[in-house]
Amino acid sequence: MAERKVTSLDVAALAGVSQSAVSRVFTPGASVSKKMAARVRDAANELGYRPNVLARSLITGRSRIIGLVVAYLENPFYPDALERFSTVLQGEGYHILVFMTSGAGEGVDRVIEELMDYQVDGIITASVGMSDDLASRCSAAGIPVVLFNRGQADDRLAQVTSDNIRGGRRIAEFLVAGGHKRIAHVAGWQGSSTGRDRKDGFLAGLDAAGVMPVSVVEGEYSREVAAEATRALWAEHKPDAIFVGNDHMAFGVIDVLRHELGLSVPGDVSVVGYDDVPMAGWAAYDLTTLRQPSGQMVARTVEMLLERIGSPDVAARKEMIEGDLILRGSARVPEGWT
Amino acid sequence: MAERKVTSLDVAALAGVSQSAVSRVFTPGASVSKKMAARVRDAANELGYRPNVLARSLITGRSRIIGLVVAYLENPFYPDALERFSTVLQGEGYHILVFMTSGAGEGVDRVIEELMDYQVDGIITASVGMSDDLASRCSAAGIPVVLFNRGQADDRLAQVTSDNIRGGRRIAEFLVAGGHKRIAHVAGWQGSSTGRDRKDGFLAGLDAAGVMPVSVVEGEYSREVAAEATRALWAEHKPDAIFVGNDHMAFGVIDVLRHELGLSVPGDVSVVGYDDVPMAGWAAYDLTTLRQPSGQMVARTVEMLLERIGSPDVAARKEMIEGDLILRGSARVPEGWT
DNA sequence: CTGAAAGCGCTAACAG
DNA sequence: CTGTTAGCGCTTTCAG
Repeated sequence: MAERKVTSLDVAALAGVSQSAVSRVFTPGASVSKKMAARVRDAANELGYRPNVLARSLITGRSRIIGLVVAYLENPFYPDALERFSTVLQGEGYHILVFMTSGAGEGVDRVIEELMDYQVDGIITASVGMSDDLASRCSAAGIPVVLFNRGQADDRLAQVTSDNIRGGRRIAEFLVAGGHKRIAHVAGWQGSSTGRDRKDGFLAGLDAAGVMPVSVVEGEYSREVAAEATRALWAEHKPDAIFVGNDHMAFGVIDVLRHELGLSVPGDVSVVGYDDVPMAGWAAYDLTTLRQPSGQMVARTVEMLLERIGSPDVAARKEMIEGDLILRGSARVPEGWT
Repeated sequence: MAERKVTSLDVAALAGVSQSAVSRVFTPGASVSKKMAARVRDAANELGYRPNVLARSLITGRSRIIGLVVAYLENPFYPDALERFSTVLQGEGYHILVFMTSGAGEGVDRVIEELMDYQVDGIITASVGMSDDLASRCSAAGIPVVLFNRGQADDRLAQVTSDNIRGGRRIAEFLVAGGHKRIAHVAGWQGSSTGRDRKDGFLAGLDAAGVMPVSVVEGEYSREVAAEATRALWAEHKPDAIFVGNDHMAFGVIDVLRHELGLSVPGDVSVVGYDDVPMAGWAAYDLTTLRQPSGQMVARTVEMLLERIGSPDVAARKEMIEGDLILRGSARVPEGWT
């Protein structure tokens, strides 16, 4: 067991060629004769040789490692994205190194240092708490960063989101058209662009229809906080419709409404979420929600990242993916709504 | 932007010391004077220097990377574990490189090669599909492997599981004590030890009580398969209790029972799951289930792995963590059950 | 197209 | 305790 590591030198010896010849055979786009390639490959297979990615990266300057910075995986939107990211990137010859951050201030410094330590080729940030700080600093250090599902004012940062403002507005229109009179919003974390944009779009949509929300509260993207907010909301305002800043919170809101307050959803109150995580389609919730097409978002994120890794000085882009409102059973559907 | 990479040599120059002195300052457990350390640290901070982990690993032979092989993250038990693994390992100075595998045969070879390529120090496999094959081969190649939530006959492989046989038996006792007469089982994937053990324990428990199950079907750890199985199960056998091989499937089973078949859970049929994922505590399901203490399981897995990385020839161990039956509202509770 | 030689950035003996 | 000297395994000029 624990056999000594087999190096390109061993292969070279067995094949009776130079070590650099072996290297060439395993370097895409190097010039080697067919005969040489075959001979080396045979020897390599016989010894079970594989190039050492780490040694390679020392000289090429590329590690083929992408750092994924993520704060929490409780919201199923993120594991889903992680799975997609990993699969897509593996297809491109990259792998994901995971960096968990509590999202707190001090953690950011540590994460940045660790990202640098591993010489990651690029970074994807995919969580709420990750402040713009991290992104800007890594970017400044010359490592391409793409913000996934998170925006920011700084134009030098690449980002992929859905059109949260438009999404929020659309939900407002939907709820108003449904004849709801006492509309409330349990907002996502206001420290994040998604939380703010969805709220702003929603309020703008209500405003355009001449409707005032009965209440707007913070859910902070936390199930517990949203649940607590819902209790207070009901006690004070008895809303007949609630737009919740993401599905993850919406499940908590519905649970409180139905099981603590004994209300009917959508009979007594309509609930609309945001994301369309798989669970939203489950019969227990059957949640009407605005879909964020995670497959497309992931694909674009990876494209942008690889593009920037390839040519570091390409301009950063902000990309928005459109998502549809998915009609299910948690909210009354307006007559003739399309 | 994209400032030239700062190396230990730069730091040495600025501090007016040798390059190896710089190295020592950043090597835990090397002998340096306080003065030297301070001087070097200052210079390093000024330049923003951090040691290149990849270069280091080339010589130390340790990458401080742990490969996590995982097939799917749909079952929330796994994102939860991933988050814990990442956090715990970061605390130990390691990071997780993710390897997604479709679980299919051919994928295994590719994953193994990639694991080797990155010189991972150790491997954790945390999913259903991962065959023993992968584990044995990596183990044979001298890379420590620990199977998480998965067992295997081969004694040379380290593994951490809950006591699935005992868990299955306990659920049988619980259901029998509850007075259920028509007991069924929607089993986990029978290609996995957990799926088999839970089933075997369950059947043994029923048998000990002189009870025959009305039906035992495969759910393959898939929500859809379990849902379909439930429809057939009800049509044919009208069970009054179902033990489902994990929570993830149990949610699907409950949804079918309640929303398609119009049945009451637990009024018409009691449902018990396995895992106690966070969602099991949500009011919509309120699932009685056997808890797998993921925190403890993760902690033990990491301990075992690091121990084996430290001393490769320490004997592999199989570890079982005990979990409790968590009583909630999805199954009738026997009189005086403790 | 192939081999020889020079490092990538770092750690680990080895002298002093 | 510190500096000097070899490499870790690989890619990449540079000659041939």
